[in-house]
Amino acid sequence: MTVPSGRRERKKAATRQKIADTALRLFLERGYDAVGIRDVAAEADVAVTTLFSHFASKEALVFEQDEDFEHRLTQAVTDRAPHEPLIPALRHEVQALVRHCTADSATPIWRMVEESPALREYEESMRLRHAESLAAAITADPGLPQDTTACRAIARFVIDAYAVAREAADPETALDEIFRMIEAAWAVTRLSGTATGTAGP
Amino acid sequence: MTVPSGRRERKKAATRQKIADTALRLFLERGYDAVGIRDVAAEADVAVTTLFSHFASKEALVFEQDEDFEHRLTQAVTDRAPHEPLIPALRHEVQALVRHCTADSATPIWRMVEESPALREYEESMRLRHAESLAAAITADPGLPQDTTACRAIARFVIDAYAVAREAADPETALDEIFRMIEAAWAVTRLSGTATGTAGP
DNA sequence: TCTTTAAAACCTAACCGTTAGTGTTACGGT
DNA sequence: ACCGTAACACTAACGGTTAGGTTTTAAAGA
Repeated sequence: MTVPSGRRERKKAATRQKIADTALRLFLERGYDAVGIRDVAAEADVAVTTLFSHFASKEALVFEQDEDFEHRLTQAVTDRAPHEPLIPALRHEVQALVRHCTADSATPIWRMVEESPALREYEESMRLRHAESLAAAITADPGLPQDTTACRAIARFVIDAYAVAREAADPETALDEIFRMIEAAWAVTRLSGTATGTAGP
Repeated sequence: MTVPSGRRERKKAATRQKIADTALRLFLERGYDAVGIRDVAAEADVAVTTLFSHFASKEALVFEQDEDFEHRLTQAVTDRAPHEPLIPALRHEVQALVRHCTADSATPIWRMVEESPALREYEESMRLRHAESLAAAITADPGLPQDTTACRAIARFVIDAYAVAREAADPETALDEIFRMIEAAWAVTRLSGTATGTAGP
């Protein structure tokens, strides 16, 4: 049982952070492919098995904040005020994420990602997970009459918006445009399923 | 010059096909993870290096027709009659692909894919490639006034349609619904240059 | 026909991410 | 003070993938 409150947790977190920091530093210094897992472990002064008990794969070392993204997205759905419309809430959150990723401090990392097929692939599978979590959150919202298919589609569209905008020359404008498209796509799902007038806006 | 007319091409294709057939058979018999590359090579009676000169990875053995899909999608854009609208042409092609993948003969393969994280990840990165090819084809169409961002977004939406519909309980109906959403999303991109207000209901 | 060229296939041996198996340490609860 | 267990360590291996260099074989020119 026991809330493991204390030193153990702190030490574990410190170890994890040290591994992540060391890895990122080495990757940026020498290139992702030129640095082996054994190098990272040695430099962070931990065993290889310890490294893998904190991170599921070499690529996961780069996308350390993965789960934050996921939580923020689903919370944008679940934590919004009653009757607050879905799409603008998502737009707001995605905009924050895009801003975070296009900040100057992040550009070396994204350049590294673009240059490594393994990292690009990993990022894509990450986004699939995010889309699925988001779809689950949207589907679970009792205030939305849409069916599962529409929710799953919209969830993917939102993740696409993030991906496309992040790579666009002008991310803010691109995001605006794509969310206009998403808004239109979402609107038509209201009309099709039920002839029942769920009263207008 | 070289029109390497004949035998060499045929033999190469035969070798490739033999490897692919053997691999698929072994995977279905014993399970994807339980079969090693060395097993496939031995059973197909080729060297491991030969196998990798035909297929870039173990996962590629399963998605042998990858490139056909890609060509058919881009051709659906480039080969359509003048003034034929884009979205219905894409809908038609995606519907054919979905039918192909949900055929009874294909179900064991997709079950295998669903059970293997490596295969799911590979499929996702495949779809990213398809979306990028499709985006390039759409952007290059001189008859379409839309900007690059809208084209890239729509390309991803179309690939999403395929992915979501394939997994839906009723793929045909799901595809109809998602393409209604895509049609709406595409329609609003035409308006943005001139007017900012959204049309009434 | 004979020779030349180069693609295709071969073999060996390794590289590197990842995991299993098996201790060892030290924190936290009792 | 003592026990259970979470965190970490070490070795050795497994499996996909690649580098190196050699042999076969189809295709084209002499």
